[in-house]
Amino acid sequence: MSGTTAADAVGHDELATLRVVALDSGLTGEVKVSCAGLGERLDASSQTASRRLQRLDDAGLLAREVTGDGQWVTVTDAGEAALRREYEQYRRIFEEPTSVELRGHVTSGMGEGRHYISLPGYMEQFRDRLGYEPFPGTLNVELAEESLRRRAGMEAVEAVAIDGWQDEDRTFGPASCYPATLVADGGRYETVHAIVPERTHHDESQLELIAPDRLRDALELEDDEELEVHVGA
Amino acid sequence: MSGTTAADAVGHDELATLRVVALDSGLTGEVKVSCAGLGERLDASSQTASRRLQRLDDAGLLAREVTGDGQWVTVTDAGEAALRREYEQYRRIFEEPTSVELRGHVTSGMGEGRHYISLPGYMEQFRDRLGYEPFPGTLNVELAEESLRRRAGMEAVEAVAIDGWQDEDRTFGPASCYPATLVADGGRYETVHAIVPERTHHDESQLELIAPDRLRDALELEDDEELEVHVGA
DNA sequence: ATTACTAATATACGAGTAC
DNA sequence: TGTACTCGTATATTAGTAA
Repeated sequence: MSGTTAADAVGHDELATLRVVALDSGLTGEVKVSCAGLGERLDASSQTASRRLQRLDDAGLLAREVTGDGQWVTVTDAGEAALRREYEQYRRIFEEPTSVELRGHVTSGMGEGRHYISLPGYMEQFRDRLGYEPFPGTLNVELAEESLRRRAGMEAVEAVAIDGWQDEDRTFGPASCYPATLVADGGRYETVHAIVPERTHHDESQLELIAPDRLRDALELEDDEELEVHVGA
Repeated sequence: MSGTTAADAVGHDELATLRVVALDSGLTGEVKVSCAGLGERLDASSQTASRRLQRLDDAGLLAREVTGDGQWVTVTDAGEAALRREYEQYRRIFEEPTSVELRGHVTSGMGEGRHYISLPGYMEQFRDRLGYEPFPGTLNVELAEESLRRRAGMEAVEAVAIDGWQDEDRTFGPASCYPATLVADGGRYETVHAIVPERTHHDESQLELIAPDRLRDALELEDDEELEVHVGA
């Protein structure tokens, strides 16, 4: 699996507690809870509810303000990311598997995307919407000829939208992140996204991949190595 | 909360185990797993993986065939239902507040729901949770065929829960009330709720509507008149 | 009313082992 | 290899209590 973020520090019981909070407060709002009430919904004692909230707090998945007669809690960005990771798993189970199988080979160009990926305006969205913080660089895949046509099928795959933004100097365009699985000789890597800039005229023959780890290392990839990219799977 | 099905008998750790199995086998297929491999994916020992599979099996959420060199497992219908319950919660957290547009026509059957609606155990809850005291009868809508499939999308709509209760003679089950708008030739009626019994096997092709007024009068409805029901709007 | 501590008890875990 | 026992130990839970 990989991915040792703060979310792994809490167990499934804590995550279920966070989910109940999110159901009540939404992802951005705050809600007043009492340990007794929360415990009842969780089928546990108020002490257990209290402890779970503390652990969620310690792990940074939840922010609390304890008052005399209860506490206001909000789900943090890290908490939202943790929940989204779970959500994406369930989606993979229940959603129609509209997947597009593409073939190609590793090509150079680890450099160009790197700069953009690591910009905070993008990185924040990756963390919140993809559920992980990508390695600051892209793996570029040069698509085989027969895959160029199939590439159009990617539009049927549900993508995660990344919004455009701007700083003082310039604007940065929006993009779409298509969930994908990368298959190489060295093994499979499940949590990959193909990132496609929305507006700019990019090279249709290349696919840029991001992932929690440096894919070249994780799969021991060599230059020009043949790959399969299962977009939407 | 209640809902004491077999699924509640297992903890969140077991459900997470079931999820991993579903990710590999799909909802219908079977997959060969080893406790050692499963334990690694779950960040636990093989003994723990073994115990979790046993408990899932005991709870009827998973079917196993243990062979000499591993075991084939499949997610049962009850297991799928348990996972779907989780999934629906995540959808409510992450999905946009959806509305489902259903079409159908007025049908008779004003009678059956009438008795239940007017029972004080329900009527009190309607007053408190829906904000009005419904006319003591339901408008039954026979759904058009294309709307039958869309009906499943209603589960993503946030409903008002009506608790079950009992008197000396019998028990009355819980139900869900989905906020809806009714559109007919005679006009629109905004404050409608589609009431769906929770447990009992009810007719999926019919939708029972309650509202502060008698809908037949308020919208001057005729038998078999075509209607639109916007659930969640 | 709350939250959260302490301490007794129940449960879960994993090493070792049998088959 | 595999599953699934037993059993000593670690962790989680909850009643009681303090603030």
